[in-house]
Amino acid sequence: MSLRYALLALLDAEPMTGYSIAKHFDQSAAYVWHAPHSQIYPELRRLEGEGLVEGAAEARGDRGSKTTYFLTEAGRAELRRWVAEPTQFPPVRDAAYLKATYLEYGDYANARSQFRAHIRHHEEMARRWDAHAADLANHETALLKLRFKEWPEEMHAAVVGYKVHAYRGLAQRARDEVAWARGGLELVERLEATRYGQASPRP
Amino acid sequence: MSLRYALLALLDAEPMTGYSIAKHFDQSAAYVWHAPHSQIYPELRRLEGEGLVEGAAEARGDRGSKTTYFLTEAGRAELRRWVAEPTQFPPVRDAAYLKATYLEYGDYANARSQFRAHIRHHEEMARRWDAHAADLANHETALLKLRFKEWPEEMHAAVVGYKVHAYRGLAQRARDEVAWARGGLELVERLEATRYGQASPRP
DNA sequence: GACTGCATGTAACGAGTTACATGATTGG
DNA sequence: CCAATCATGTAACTCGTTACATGCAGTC
Repeated sequence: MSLRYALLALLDAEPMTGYSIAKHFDQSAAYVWHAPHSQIYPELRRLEGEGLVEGAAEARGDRGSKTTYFLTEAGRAELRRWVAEPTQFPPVRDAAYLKATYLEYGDYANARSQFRAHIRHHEEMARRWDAHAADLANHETALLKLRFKEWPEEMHAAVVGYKVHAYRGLAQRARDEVAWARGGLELVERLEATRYGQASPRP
Repeated sequence: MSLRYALLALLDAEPMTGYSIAKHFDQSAAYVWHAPHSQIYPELRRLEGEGLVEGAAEARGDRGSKTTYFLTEAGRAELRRWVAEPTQFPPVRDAAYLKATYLEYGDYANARSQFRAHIRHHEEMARRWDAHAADLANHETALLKLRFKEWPEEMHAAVVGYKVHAYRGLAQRARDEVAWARGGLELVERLEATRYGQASPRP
């Protein structure tokens, strides 16, 4: 149910086509939410049906067309309602930790390679989130500049502050994942050092 | 696609009915994966169809029945295959961070209450995971004792070690979330201190 | 003329949520 | 006998993934 709010919040910065929204979501660093275009186009039409956004269609060639969506006053109100609403915390469902719990079903080499993949992935994530947080802090992102125009000056510190805090948090979270996986590598080391034999298969 | 492996791994410790699997998943601390019974029963039947588990049906009254499922050799092989397979990292989709990014749409009181709810939730999570990690480390969980019977003694350190590492990691992750939300409260404090006026609404 | 990027869609499927529904067993 | 717990299911729905599909615009 968060996709719609991600869309509304994006469109409040700048009216956009479904295509460019999809691009923002794809270059994952720039956004806390991911969605493929096959989800975005229908949702935009739904939002339009509810009067939360409005689409301005423009012809493109003979049959083609592109629609730039912008937020309506009702859409802005819906955004405020959502921000004020308590957030639901989804139940935990983490494939990497689930597997980490059962690494005894593989050998030490596999455990190592799982933790190394974890490190690689989250180092890359941390790099991206950090870069984005820095861009925001330096007021270097195009979207942020557009947002500033929509807000009175005394609110600019909050507009950027909340975003920087969120993206730094994501970067930190990724670094914590890296630290955890490094701990996993050390664990494998210890287990292997005290071995009676190589990770024996089940009897 | 991870639900099936959570089921297989549970059943390797102890043959169970769908009902007791659901209970394990519900008392979320004890498990890294959550699923309602409406998902579990059909999946067990699917797994049985694929020969990965086998169900022993037992009569319960005239019409009732209960089925205890246990892992087959093929199921154990599938579990090993999954553990050896590279893990996919899902794209980021975090409702709490999405909202944290847009707290300027609400007032400072709301921002505080959002961060406080975040703290409450993750403190509770940390408490549960820590408790479970401690129980595992002390070999005090019933399931772990059953698992030990299935593994040669030189593997026991690994069986418990991986699990403790995973649950401690989850506890640490929850504490990191708490720290992030506390940082959020400080941010609100700073923003409010430098205010020209209360969080002004949009022009 | 071919390739890349812009732009939009559908359809099938799998995963997860919520609600509804039924009945058995155990213990007070 | 009543409540709690054990036990199993279905149905409708939403959300998300993957693949297929089409066409325009600019440029090398």
